Amino acid sequence: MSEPKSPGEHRLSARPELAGALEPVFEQLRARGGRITWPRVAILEALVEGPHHATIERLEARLRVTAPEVHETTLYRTLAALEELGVIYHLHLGHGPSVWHLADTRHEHLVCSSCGAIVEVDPGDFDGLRASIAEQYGFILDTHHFVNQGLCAVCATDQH
Amino acid sequence: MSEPKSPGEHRLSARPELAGALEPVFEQLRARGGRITWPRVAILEALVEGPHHATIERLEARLRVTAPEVHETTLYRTLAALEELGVIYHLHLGHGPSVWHLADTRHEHLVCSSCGAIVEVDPGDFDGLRASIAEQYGFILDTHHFVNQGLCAVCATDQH
DNA sequence: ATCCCTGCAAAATATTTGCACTGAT
DNA sequence: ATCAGTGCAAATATTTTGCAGGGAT
Repeated sequence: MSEPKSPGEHRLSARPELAGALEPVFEQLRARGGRITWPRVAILEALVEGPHHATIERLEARLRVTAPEVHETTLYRTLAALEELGVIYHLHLGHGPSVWHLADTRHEHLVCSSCGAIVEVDPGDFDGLRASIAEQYGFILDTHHFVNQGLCAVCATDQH
Repeated sequence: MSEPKSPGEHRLSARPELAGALEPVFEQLRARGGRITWPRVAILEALVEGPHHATIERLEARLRVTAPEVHETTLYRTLAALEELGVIYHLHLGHGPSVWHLADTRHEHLVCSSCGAIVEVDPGDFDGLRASIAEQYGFILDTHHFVNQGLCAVCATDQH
């Protein structure tokens, strides 16, 4: 092995432009006693590039290209560890597999049950509902984990 | 076998008081060309007795008692077939396994992410949100499939 | 009599765990 | 030097599928 692969040196070499987006994550990770390893860098890269809402499957496919040496098990364990640390989170878009996000890009989701389209909406839209539910039931909605299914504008029009 | 087990004769023998709730389902099933079999009767019985929101696991446990001869495979296939026919439906309460309902008992759900409590709420509470989302995004929310996570009144108080 | 539904076995998927080694700090 | 993180193998859990027989209509 002529090439040392210390993350400290090679970090983000595949996508230097992502360094900006990930640096805060690394800092937070380090601050909490986490270690910056090559697999973690590769996984976080896979998470921030391309469309977010990355499924495990999508991340695996991406890693097969960018870092085939990263084992599937590591992906599961790393996602769980990073979520535990609060730097990423996952949610379920109704049925189907869960999707993963960087924790700094939370938003509300609408999922089209017909075509699968994901519409991101203004969190403020939910304020009224949140207040009403809190008042009537004492239930504090966590709208970040909301998954709202229905028909997107296109599919609604097609079916009317 | 001295005991014939034709569903037509022995239907609901275990829980005759459930006949009323299930008769419309059987009619609908028959009307669509479906057949009333003993496993289906047992599965529907398991579905309507006890708390609804039945998970596959719960149904299996119940069937192990009431109809141990019903194979797990049959449970999956039957649930899928009955959903196809529109007499039952399932939804996902956030993470965890999906739950199954009779189609005639739809309601909105709030799921406590801390203790797992399920709060059923007035569908009218969502009217404002539904209108707002439709207006702004052209997205038709299907509030039956809504899964709303958060903290129930008890857990919210404990954590405050 | 037809063919939908079922049981059984086996396969396919998805996720988790034990263990010893490696490498980030 | 420590111990968190990893690879690998195997175990678990969950759901699906092929096929032949049985029963509801």
